[in-house]
Amino acid sequence: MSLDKTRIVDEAVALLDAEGLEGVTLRKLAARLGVQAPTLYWHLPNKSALVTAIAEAIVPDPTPPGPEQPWQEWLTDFAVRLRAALLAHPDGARVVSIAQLSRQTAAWSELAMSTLADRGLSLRDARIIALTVERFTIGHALEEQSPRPDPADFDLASYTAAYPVSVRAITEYFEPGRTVDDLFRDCLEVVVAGAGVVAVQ
Amino acid sequence: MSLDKTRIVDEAVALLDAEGLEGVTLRKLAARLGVQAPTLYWHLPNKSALVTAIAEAIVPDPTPPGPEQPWQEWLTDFAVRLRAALLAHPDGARVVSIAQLSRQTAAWSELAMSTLADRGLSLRDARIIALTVERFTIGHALEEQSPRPDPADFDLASYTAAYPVSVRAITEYFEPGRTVDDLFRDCLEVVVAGAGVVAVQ
DNA sequence: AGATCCACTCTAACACTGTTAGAATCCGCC
DNA sequence: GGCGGATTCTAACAGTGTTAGAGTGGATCT
Repeated sequence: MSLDKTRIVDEAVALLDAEGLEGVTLRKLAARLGVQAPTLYWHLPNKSALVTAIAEAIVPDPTPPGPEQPWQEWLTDFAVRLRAALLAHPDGARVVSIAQLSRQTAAWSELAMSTLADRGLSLRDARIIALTVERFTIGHALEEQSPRPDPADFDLASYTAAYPVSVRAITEYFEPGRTVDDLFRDCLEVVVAGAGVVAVQ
Repeated sequence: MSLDKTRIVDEAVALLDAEGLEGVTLRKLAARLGVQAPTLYWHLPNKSALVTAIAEAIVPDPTPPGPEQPWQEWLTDFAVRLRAALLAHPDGARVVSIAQLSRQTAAWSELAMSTLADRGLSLRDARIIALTVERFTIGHALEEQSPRPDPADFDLASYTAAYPVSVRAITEYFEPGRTVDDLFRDCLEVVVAGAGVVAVQ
C-alpha cells in the first residue's frame, strides 16, 4: 500500500467525484491516503500539478477512426466522447480547462489533426477544424456543468420579461423526450457541417 | 468617496487587470478602497457574487445588427466582439465562465436569438446557432488565456516527437503576419458556415 | 438641543487553504 | 549491524473567505 503517484491521482479523482473540485484539498486527499498533507509534496511539486494529473486521468485515450469511416462521422463521435469524459466527473470540464496543456489533451488534438489530414484535408484545415471542435466541446461542457442558479433567488417571471425569446426558445426546444445530449448533438452538427463547407477536398 | 457597489466593482476590475484573478482577494480589494475586508460583506453576500459582478462589468452591451446586415456577417462580428471583451482583461474568459448565469451574458444570448429569428430562422435553429457560437467563443478565449507552459520544463523536441502533426500544423499556420486573431476568425468561419448549412430559411 | 435609529464600518476571531523547514523514520544494501 | 537515501512526519507561516458583534456617524424626530 505504498504511496505512488498512481494511487494519489486515483484517490484524487475519487475525491473529485465525491465533493467536486472545491473539495479536492491536499489535506482531505492526504487523509484518504492515510498520510499527512505535506507528504504529498514529495510526489508533487504543487497543487496545480495535481489538477493537471487529474485532468490526464479524466481524459481517456482518443479513439481512432474505423478504416473506411467518413471523417465527419468520426469527428462527431470524437466530440461526443470528449464531452462524455468531461461530464463523467463533477467539474470535469473545469479541471481540464484549468490544467496546463497536458499530454492527454495533446493526444486528442494530434489524433484529430492527423485523421483529418489522412482523409485528404489540408494541414491548415485539419488544424482549424480540430481546434474548433475541441474548444466548442469544452466550452459547451463547461457551461453544462456550471452551477444552476439557486431557484430561491431566480425569478422566472422577470427573466421571461427581460429575455422573452430565450425563454421561449428553451421551452420550445425541450419538448418531452429531448435531453441536453440532443442539444449538444444539434450544436455539434452545426460545427461539423461547417467543417464540411470549409474543407476543400 | 462613499463605498457603493459601482465603486467596488470598478476597483475589483482594476485589481483583476493588475494581478489577474488569483490576485482578486477581498483584503486586497478592501485595501484599494481604503476599508477593511469585512466591510465588503455589507455590500456583497459573498465572493462569488463579486466575481459575477466583475463578469457583468467586463461584458459590454451587445451590438445589434445594421438594418440590412446579413445575419452571418453580424454573427461573426458578434463573436469577434465577445472574444475581444473576454481578452481585454486577464482571466476574463475564466471570470465569465465561472460567473453564475448573469444578466449581461443573457442579454447577448437574447440578442443573438432574436436577431437570427428576425432574419427568418426558426426559433430552434436560432437557439442552436447562438449557443454554438457563444460556447465556442468562450471555449476558444479560455484556451487563449490559459497560461503558457513554462519554457523551462517544456521540451520541444520530445513534444515534436510525440505530436508531429500538431507541431507541423502550428508552425505552418503561423507564417509571418498570421496572428491568433486570424486563427480565431478562421475557426469562427467554420462555425458560421455550419450555421448557414443547418439553417433552412 | 437631545435622544433615537439606522446605515455603515470597525476589530477580533475562526476554520481552512497551500506551502516550507527540518526533524524523524523506514528499508534495502554493504 | 550500521550506513544512506527514500519517504513520511511535526510544526509552523502567511494568506484566504467568512462571521459575530461592537462601534461610529449622520439624519430624523420629539
